[in-house]
Amino acid sequence: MAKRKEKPSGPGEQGWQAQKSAATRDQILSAAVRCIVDLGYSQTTTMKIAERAGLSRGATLHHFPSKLDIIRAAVDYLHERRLRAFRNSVNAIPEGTDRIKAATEAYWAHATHPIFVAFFELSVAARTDKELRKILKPAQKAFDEEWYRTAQEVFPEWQSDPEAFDLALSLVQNLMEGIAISTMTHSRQSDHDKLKDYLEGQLRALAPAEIR
Amino acid sequence: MAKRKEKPSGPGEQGWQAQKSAATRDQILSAAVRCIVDLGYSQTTTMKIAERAGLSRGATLHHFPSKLDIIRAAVDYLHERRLRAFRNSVNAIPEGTDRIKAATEAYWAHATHPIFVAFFELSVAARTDKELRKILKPAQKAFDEEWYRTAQEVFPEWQSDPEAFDLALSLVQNLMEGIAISTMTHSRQSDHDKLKDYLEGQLRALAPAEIR
DNA sequence: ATGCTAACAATCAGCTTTGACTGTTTCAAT
DNA sequence: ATTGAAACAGTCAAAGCTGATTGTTAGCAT
Repeated sequence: MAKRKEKPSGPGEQGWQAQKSAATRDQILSAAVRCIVDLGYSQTTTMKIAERAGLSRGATLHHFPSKLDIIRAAVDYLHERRLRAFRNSVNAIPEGTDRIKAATEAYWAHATHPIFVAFFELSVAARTDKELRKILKPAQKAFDEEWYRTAQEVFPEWQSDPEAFDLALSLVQNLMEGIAISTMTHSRQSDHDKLKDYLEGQLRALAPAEIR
Repeated sequence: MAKRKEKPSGPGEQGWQAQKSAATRDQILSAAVRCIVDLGYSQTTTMKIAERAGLSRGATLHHFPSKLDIIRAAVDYLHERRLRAFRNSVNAIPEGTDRIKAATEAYWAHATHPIFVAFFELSVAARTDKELRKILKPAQKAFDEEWYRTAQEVFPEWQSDPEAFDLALSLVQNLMEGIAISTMTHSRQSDHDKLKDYLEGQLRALAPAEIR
């Protein structure tokens, strides 16, 4: 993957020095996320990131002068992908389908995705880390708003009963994330399918009749 | 619980060297828990524990030869108190009261208690720390079993419908903990009371008629 | 071609944490 | 009263991490 001699200086493109730089940045951020997911935030060091990115530590420090700069960029990186993945899974819902089922499955897919694990790990670390919290907060807020907006788009009829809608949203969010977290940390992998089915039923009860 | 010298020289009492030792151990463990709660697991160092316990670091290392030994003991310490607090809050339910309301409130109190925060912090750290996981697992399992057993005692009639009972328990556990965690990490302190009220209603629907 | 700058490599100094080691005091058994 | 052991205090070397600095190579504009 790491080519040395390349001379594409093609017409419409950008100098490949810049291209390479961007690619390296991505490698670094991807490595950082992998570190966070499988080592935890506190064990994520610039050395381990560099190692996983296949670079020297000096190189990563060149692109991101400090560790927090890597984290800052990694949060953006994660945020972007999380939003995109969420959007995609929602857009993938066909017209005539059971939207409630599709939506709950979409959120479950989201909550069990490595991206969520990374965000979760960061959130927990941020509880006792002021700097990190400052970095993380905007992304969290933006995602919450986006997910609320998306849900409104998917269920326009539901806006007739905003109380029930809000309740349904926080129910989904808190229960799903609760299950996902307990699966991650506790290995308490009991009857989650039953719970999810139950949740789906409850949402149907909260939704207006038109939705089913 | 963990006595060093079993030499009851005096009739009813124990040499106060041993007593002092036990007191110091408790100071250390209490300090460790405070560290975990407000610094996070990774920032909890033997130095900071010693400082908060009002001891020299050498002293704490005398009682617990390594950091993991402190953690090991702290987990027992926490587990004991968590069980006791839970038992107490359940035993405090008077005869004629609304048991469902009381039980949900008991679990909510538990999930917002610093002891739960400490356990949570440890659980998250254990996700990426094999040693810690090995230490934590038994306590987690024991608490789960105890909480299940306690719920059975509080709702004996509910055993007629074990499916609904199990569903109700995991619903309470996952939703409550999900809310508690999101409150801790996300500062997303939205309409949790509404959610809790809703949960209570759903539990009533799951419970057999005799319970209400 | 020739400087200039970006992309990397590599080393260094400073800090923190950990566990080991070495004292000093105080209790308790004889 | 003496002696052994336990409860502490204090210091130290080793290891890991971070950020800074210096050195080297390779694109790119003039």
